Amino acid sequence: MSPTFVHRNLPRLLLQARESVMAHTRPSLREHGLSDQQWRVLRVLGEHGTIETGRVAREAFILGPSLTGVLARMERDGLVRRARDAQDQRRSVVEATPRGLKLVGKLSRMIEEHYGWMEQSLGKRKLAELYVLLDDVIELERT
Amino acid sequence: MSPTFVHRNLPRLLLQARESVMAHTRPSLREHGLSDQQWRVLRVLGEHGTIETGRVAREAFILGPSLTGVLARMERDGLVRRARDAQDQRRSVVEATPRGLKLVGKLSRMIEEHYGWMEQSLGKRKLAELYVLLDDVIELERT
DNA sequence: GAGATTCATTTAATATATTAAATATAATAA
DNA sequence: TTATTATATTTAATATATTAAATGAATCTC
Repeated sequence: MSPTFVHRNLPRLLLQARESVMAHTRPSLREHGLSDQQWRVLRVLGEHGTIETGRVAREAFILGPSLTGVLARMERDGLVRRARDAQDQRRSVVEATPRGLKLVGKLSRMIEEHYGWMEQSLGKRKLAELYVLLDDVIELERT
Repeated sequence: MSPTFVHRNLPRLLLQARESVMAHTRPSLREHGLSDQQWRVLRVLGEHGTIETGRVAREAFILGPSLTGVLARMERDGLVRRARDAQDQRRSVVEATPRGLKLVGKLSRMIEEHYGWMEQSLGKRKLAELYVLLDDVIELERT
């Protein structure tokens, strides 16, 4: 007979774990005037160069209406440039400005160091296991 | 020689996993007119009865200034009642109304079923492992 | 090729998050 | 006791989340 399984409020645990991880990197983002969302967007732009905003939304996990405002403020702050897609006028594309790219580089190195620290303090094995389990949970949605 | 370790954007994975889990329960919350935050608050009140708002903030993982608004709207909607703490006039206490408590009961049962479903589709072992790993990650913050 | 339909993004309205500053009360020190 | 300091909550200002509706452009159908 299996023992009673204790549920732990999984959404809250996931939220707490996320906060715990970001607690180490967030101060650096703020020092450079970036919100969490702005950093996610910038990181996507650093990986892809010029890219459709729809794709940015999916990869940065930001809903369309939120992204509209985020990009507007980033453009205001000289981090990105927007333009209509020439082929499909419904779409719009974004790219990071030189200043934005410089920030991506600097902060990416900082984040890498943070992963190194996590590997050490948590252990590579546990980190790898966590990745797998999270993938499994994410897969559940498609069930 | 260990192979190069591939980092996976842990904060994003945790966010995605959370969304994946909540995707199943959120519709029910919305049907009853509850936001995610309101549900977290209600759940805490269901567990503790009358309780200080500061403690609600900690347990529901909501910052003070946000909680002020959340509780105001919940009071407006007849889900909770607020009052000043008699001993310490700085503090304030909250409790769920009968209507709020009824909602907690109904939705708690729904959530329990959801955990049952997760145990089945993901497996009890994996779920238990995930809890442990998340606890470890959360512990990192205190390092 | 005009009209219906689909698709990408934005606007609008309300709720929540975030950070700093203000307020009010309690506890403490001089 | 009075001034100081600490604590709990709220207000304020700005950013983001959420849902529905609107806009504008492409595609499809007849």
